Amino acid sequence: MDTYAKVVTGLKSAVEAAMNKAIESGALPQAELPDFIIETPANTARGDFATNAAMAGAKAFRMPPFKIAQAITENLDLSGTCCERFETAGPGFINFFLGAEFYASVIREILTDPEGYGSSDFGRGEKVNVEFVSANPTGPMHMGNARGGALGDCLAAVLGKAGFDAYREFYVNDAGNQIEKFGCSLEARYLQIFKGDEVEFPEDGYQGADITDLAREYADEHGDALLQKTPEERRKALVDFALPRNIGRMQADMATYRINYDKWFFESELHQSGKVREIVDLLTEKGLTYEKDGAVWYKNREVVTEKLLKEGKTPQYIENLELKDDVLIRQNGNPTYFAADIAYHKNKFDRGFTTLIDVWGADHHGHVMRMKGAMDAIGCDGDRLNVVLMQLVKLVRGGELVKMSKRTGKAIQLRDLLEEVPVDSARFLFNTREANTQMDFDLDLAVTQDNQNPVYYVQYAHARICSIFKALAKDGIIPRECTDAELTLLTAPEEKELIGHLALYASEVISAARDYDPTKVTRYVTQVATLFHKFYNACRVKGDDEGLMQARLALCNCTRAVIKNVLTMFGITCPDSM
RNA sequence: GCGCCGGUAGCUCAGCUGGAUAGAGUGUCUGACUACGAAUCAGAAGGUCGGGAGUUCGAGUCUCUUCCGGCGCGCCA
Repeated sequence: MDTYAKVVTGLKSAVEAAMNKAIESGALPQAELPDFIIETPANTARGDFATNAAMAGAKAFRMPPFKIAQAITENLDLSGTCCERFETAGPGFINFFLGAEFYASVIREILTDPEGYGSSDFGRGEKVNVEFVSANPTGPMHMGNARGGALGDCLAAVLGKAGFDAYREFYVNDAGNQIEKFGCSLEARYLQIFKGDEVEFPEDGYQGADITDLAREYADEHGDALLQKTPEERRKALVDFALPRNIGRMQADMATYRINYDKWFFESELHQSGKVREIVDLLTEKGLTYEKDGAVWYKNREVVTEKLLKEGKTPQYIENLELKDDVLIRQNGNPTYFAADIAYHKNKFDRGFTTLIDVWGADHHGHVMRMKGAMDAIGCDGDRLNVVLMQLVKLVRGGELVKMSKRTGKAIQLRDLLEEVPVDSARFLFNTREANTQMDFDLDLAVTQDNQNPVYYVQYAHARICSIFKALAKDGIIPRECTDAELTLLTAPEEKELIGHLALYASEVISAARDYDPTKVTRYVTQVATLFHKFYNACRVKGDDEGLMQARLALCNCTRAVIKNVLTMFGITCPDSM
């Protein structure tokens, strides 16, 4: 357990012990102990920690909070909590003030294992599958994929740091309807090359220039041989040519973006191995399918209604949703995306993952409830499937909404972004806004390499620390291990605040992992940089007092370690000089 | 029509299972380098937390209602 967590649990049990003692002595009436929390006050001048125990106990003890606080503090023993004193304030808060041993302890903890610092066993090694981006391979990736990539990858990183066994996965929809559409579109473009524009382009085909380019590339390599083939053979040849290229490009783009998947899972495997059919059979066995209009339907309405009733929703609420059943096998005999998706998620559970996380665009939110319901229906627990919904990204340049790329005149793609914006900047900025909020991505900001850009603000703090060590080394000053007495010289408010924040790292990571929200860690490390800069301006490292100088060097070293720890985890570089 | 997500400083956003005087960044204004990196820091100004009602010791946070914006309600994925 890290130093910070020790203090919190220590204080909690100290307060509980005090309440029990107060009950024994009669200062408090017999009652069950209330639920209360140890928190950090909004205004840290009030104390390093605070508890609401007295207010929370007002009902149970039937006493005014202030009296309860008095009864608690009269019986309070702080030994072993790293806190040296307390006071009561306001309506009944009890505030605690840390002693010097805390700060020394945090510094020792970080320096003992800088790279492992912040790790915890919160996840207990549980296998978690994080599926993200999963872009359609029929075309290039877009801005939403850029956001999903940064969020998903960093979420997996945070989970790993918090003690989960996190696994990154990309689901490739290389089968089904959209592949047929892909084939028809390619075919039309191919035929147009040889027969001109009178060849009709399918109304619902993919209009993008990438399709035309792929058809041309095929024609350049293989000529007009496909003109003699049947449409089926022609489309298959074109898809077999184009799909691997698109997938290869996606893989290359993800690699450029510093995302390394553990697995690229191909939907086609589920169809070939009969797993999709098995799902339909399984649901049929459970009486959850029926035939209508030549198609096989899944009783979504029935399953989801039951699920919502269990969650306490009213029949009226459920009625308003106008739940509908879903097709599993189309009239033409082809399974739907939904059928394959059920098979895919079952496959993930079958591979031993106990928790699944899907990062989806918010436009898929209508799919969430029926997927969870389907998981319940096939005997997997739908609550073990968690969907992080991501709102849309709007590109902004010069305060104006950017819809098209200036260069290509088409919608901006992930690749355009990566050509224009440094990867460090993109990964960081996409992690400054929670998934669930609409986001404006400021291209001007992302490109600027100055103080405006938060990623450089953080990197600058790191480089500045490196520079201090270099400058002092020139004067023959080398950092060494500090004694406890030396570390207790770190008493300036800026020093204490910085150390106090460094101490929060593990709990921030746990909080981010619990909420599936890596953006908390981005804000955390930005705050580390801020507090360091404040410290730097207030406290000179180089000085006449050798002990204090060494203690400050140790603090610099800790700060550098934590910044590097976070940035490395997030796949962002951490230069020694800029 | 129904549902999901959002509405907090001029702008972009935090605010942890309800807690103390609602916070950052940016922008505006004013200061700080002959000292470890000024890509930094200090200070000022800026708010009916979209509106209304309720729950209680206490509401930005919970409930209801209403307005505004985004999205979803396919034999698409």
